[in-house]
Amino acid sequence: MSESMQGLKRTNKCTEVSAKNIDDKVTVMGWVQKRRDLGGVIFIDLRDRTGLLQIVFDASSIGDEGFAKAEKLRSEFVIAVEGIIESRSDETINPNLKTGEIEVRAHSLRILSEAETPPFQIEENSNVKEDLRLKYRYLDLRRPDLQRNLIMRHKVAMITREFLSNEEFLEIETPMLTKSTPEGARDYLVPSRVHQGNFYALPQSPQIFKQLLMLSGYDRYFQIAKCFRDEDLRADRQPEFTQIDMELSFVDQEKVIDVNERLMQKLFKEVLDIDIEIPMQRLTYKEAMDRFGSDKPDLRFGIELVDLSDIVKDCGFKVFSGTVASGGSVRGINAEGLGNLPRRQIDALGELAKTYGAKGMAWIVINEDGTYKSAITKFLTDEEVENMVKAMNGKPGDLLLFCADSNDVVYSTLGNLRLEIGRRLELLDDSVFKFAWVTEFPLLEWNKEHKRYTAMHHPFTMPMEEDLQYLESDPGRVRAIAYDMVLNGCELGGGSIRIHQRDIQEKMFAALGFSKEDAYDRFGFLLNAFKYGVPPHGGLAFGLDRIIMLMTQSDSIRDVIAFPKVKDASCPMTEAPGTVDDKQLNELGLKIDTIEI
RNA sequence: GGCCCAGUGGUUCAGUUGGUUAGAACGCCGGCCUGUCACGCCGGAGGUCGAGGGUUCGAGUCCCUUCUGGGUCGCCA
Repeated sequence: MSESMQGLKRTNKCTEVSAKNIDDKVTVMGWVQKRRDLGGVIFIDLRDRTGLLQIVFDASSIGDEGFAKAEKLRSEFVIAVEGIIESRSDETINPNLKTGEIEVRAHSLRILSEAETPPFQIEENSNVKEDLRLKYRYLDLRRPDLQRNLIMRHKVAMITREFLSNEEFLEIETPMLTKSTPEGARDYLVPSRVHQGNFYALPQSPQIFKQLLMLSGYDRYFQIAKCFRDEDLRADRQPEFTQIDMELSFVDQEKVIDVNERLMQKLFKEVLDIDIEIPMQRLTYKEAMDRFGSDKPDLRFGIELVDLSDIVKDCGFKVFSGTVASGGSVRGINAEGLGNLPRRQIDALGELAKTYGAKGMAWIVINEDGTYKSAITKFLTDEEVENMVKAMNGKPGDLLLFCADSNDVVYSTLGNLRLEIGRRLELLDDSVFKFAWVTEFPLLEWNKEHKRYTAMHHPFTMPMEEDLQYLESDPGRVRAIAYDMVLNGCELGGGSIRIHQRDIQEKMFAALGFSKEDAYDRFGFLLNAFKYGVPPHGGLAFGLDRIIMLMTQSDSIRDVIAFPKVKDASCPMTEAPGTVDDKQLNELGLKIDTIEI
């Protein structure tokens, strides 16, 4: 039995009434959160997106027929109630409820929609398994924590628009159906019906279009843009995600950093009432790697890496000296106070190290009496051990961990061990926000698979002027005018100053191993456009989902996206992706041929 | 693609060394109850222990395969 709401007008949302409204006649509508049927009187907690409001049903005010209807109410029924706001007597005030001092005495009730018992209870801090939550996402989204997350997301988007608009940015949309650019992540492809055998690609980012907008003279552009990457998912990675994307003309790195520091400061102040100090801390890429083993360092705690290569380069322990001799390094971190960690736990850290490519993990426990427990000290002189301990500021009760390998393995191993130690020591407080910029990224990185250099950021990133001389002779040495904003070990966003000179762009393509024909084939429209007057320009893009994830202290990006995908990029609710019928395939000129991979 | 973790009424979990009829809480259904707000009291329904195979006199428990979900490495300009 569902009734119409004809003749009724919602006068108030559930928590938009207070003691000021006592004796007001109101009409409220929402979902039944909870029913407490005491026999002669029935209490209902009515829920809408603002919160809860208690409704009282009593035959003396609603009549026998209305009361009988109220007895039928169950969880998640959608109802409309006309009634009078009354104050509660002192002993019946509920201090846990925003509206706990008042209630609505119902004079009429309409059941607008009945509901089956939901597969899980709609409540805050639910620990229902995520696959079930995602199958019934529309019910999951009724939970107050998810509603808060999405409301915060809305606020962030609105403040961003307001701020950037005040800074004279223009919001301009760029195409979703665009051209595949094989550099970088895999594209999502969309077949063309009109041009059989041809495909659009969904954008990985609006990169090229925003650069063209600069060339067209729009000066400052932004967009809250959907982006798509057909790569495997993670807790902070979805195949479709949202960027706050921007580009500015006639600016240098300092200007881009300044605008974005102020944007972030405003967002955290207005949304969370947290003061962010600016200018933010800055680290060069090299410093970040040397100190934290990561280009997105978590600065909420210390435990920095220490380079021990000089101390051990001539030692008798071949694993150490040999690594240094072959161009690698030996570094360590001090897990302060973890000297009492059981051997099994230390071995587990060693296993963790192996997942990052390390061949092993050496360690020294400094006992409370100052002696050492270790499997490697017997290969080292007392002086070498003392020097290592001293360099790492080792104290009784500490656990020193070492990794010897090529620099990239050492960085990623110790960087991740450092995070694990931070977790174990409970140093990762999600209510603390430590921002930093990481600058001077390498322009290029060696791709083992393709046996050539690839752009670390993208092929339009400007090299640092003092490194331009190495672009041909020693490309790996060239640093880029590129910058990432990092928050608590998470890359919030990144950008760069772009190349606007043709000669430098051509050298860049040469360093990437593209012939002129290759370059024109892939980016011809951009290169052609650049013949017609390009302003110096640069920009940045934030991952909006990640910003919200950190602001809401969520563990997963899925908790800040209304309808996210699961690990295999499918949607448990819609069951996308799905097959299509032959007629659709025929129109597109496509035939399915399943290939064993 | 590799590795790790989880899967037991609707939900969250317990289930000992392999041993009788698989338990609890919440939820659900029915009854009673006029001030509850974790309402209370009484009664009840609800399980192919993710699926398949194996070992065994006997499997929720051990083994193999597989499915689902999560984390992670590779990957993500």
